[in-house]
Amino acid sequence: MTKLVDAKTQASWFSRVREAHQSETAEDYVELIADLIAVQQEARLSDIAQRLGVRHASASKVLARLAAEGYVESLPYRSIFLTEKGAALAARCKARHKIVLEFLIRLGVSPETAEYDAEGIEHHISAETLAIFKRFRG
Amino acid sequence: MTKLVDAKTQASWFSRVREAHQSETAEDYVELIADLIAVQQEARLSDIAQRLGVRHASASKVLARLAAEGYVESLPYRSIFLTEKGAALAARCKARHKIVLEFLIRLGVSPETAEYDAEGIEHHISAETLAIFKRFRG
DNA sequence: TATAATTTTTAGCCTAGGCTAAAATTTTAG
DNA sequence: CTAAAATTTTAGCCTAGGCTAAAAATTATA
Ligand SMILES: [Mn+2]
Ligand SMILES: [Mn+2]
Ligand SMILES: [Mn+2]
Ligand SMILES: [Mn+2]
Repeated sequence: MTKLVDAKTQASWFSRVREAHQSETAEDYVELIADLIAVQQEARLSDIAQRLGVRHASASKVLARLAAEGYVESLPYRSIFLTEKGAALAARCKARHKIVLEFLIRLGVSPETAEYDAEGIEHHISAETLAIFKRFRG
Repeated sequence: MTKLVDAKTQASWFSRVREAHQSETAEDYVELIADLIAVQQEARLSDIAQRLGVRHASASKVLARLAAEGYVESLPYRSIFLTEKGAALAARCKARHKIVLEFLIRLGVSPETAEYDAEGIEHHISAETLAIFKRFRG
């Protein structure tokens, strides 16, 4: 290492990562809720929590925030629904997740490992990189 | 979507992402400190904070944690040094960061975008995927 | 239908990492 | 050498998202 990049430029990289982390929970929740509704006809808190690997009290608190922010709706003690806003986000995230996962597999990563990596990577992929991932063939 | 993966399996993906996020701050700090020492002979709190895009008070608090965890050392009001443990982590992270960045550029991502994406992606790349990134040619 | 089991909510606690404001210390200039 | 400027530390506040424990509501069973 002989020279450092401009400080503001470098700061903008880290800032973008922090922004991505702020959206990440909402993204993972709505994507999961959409899948649960698609397959099981409903998204119950207990299933959401179990699949996220957190306690139901934690999931309940996050869902309260997502409801306040207009991503989900529910009646007390009933299952969770996506708003239009939530469904749109879920669709985008699901498409992005699939592109990242399939890219890794085409690259030669084992499907098991690809699942682990994709779950984190998906939130840090720019539109430019995503387009390249999408096009990529072996 | 017609079927969901096993719940425990899916939960393990999310758990791994949460684990990665717990190490992320330490990784970015030690890598940056190593670079500052390499280029400017010392890592000052004000430079660290500026390059991370956070206030110096925030960086100071994080550095106190990293010192408690044995990654860095410093005397009050003096510059920051890496312990052996911190330097080893920095070296690993720097190598990984470079592999991810250069992979993205070889893939065809513009260097500017690649910098943004690499800063987040690097923390979510398994050893298996990293090895594949390293080997990849155009 | 009453009771037991399950599910969801709520309360309260914790840590990480943002922030501002102000105090303490070091460094620079006059 | 002293006063001003810059840097670092500290205090106190905030939000997100983990946790446990317990209360409340729903659902299943006897
Ligand atoms: Mn994810
Ligand atoms: Mn990073
Ligand atoms: Mn890095
Ligand atoms: Mn991340």
